[in-house]
Amino acid sequence: MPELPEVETIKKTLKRFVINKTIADVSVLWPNIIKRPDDAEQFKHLLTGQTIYDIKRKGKFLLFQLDESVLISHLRMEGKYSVHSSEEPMKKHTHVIFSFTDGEELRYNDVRKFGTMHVFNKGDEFNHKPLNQLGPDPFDEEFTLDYFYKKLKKTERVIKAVLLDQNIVAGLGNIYVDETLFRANIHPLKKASRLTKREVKVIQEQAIITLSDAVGQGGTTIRSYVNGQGQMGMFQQELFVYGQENQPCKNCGKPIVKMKIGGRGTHVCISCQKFK
DNA sequence: AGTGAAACTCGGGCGC
DNA sequence: TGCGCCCGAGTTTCAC
Repeated sequence: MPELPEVETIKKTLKRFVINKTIADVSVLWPNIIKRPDDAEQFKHLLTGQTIYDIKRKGKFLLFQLDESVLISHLRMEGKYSVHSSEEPMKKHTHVIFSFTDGEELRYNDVRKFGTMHVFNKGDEFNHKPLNQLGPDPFDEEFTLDYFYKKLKKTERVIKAVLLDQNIVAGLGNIYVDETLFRANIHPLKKASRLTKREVKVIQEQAIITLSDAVGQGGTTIRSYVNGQGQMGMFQQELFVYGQENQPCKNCGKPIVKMKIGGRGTHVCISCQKFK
């Protein structure tokens, strides 16, 4: 389940392999992945001949910077990229193949087929979905305490739901929201508008620290998730609550409880994380 | 307009 | 072994 740290790790890994490669051909084996342009054939024609000169990240999105276009890719739960020689046999669940002029291939593999790809003319990508409504990255300068506090003040939602909202802050998913709230000693069901400025500051700081730590560890490996080189992240060793149901809290020893909040599995130490 | 719930994209994994 | 149901990220749609 790639969230910001995993996507950042994939970006770094991929950059080593695909920068300055020119797309000679594109095969779309599962057209529903392609959301823009409408038609997979157009997608192929649009990208063929262009060179990838950079890869950026915004929230959980990868942005492949091409000569004339930007390819925006979201991995959702299980999307993966890998680079192969064209000789190598295709793995199961490979849905999109970018063949380069040098005989290498960038392959997109996705068991659940939930991932998405959009192509825009360069510069136009922030005027349309899926990027136009996206909030700042936690690492962005715009993610100030004032901005965050104002956003939290004017919503009636619980803090867990707000942190998952990519329009407020982009990049946190289920794992890092649970970890951030544990580290901040805040209960996920607490109403966002009832948090003090001091509590909001702690959440903001812990979100940034948690994500930076995870980036440093190459992300979290849950089930079969691996980065673009087939390597696993190591951050799962530092998880306090996510996936720790019934395990003793590393702070107080009481068992971690799993509950459902906003339809999402939520891990919490009900002793350490307070409503009040 | 804001919110929460449900639908939607799917196949693996589970229970029976 | 096999069938059917549940799960899940995040966006979209719908109802209130």
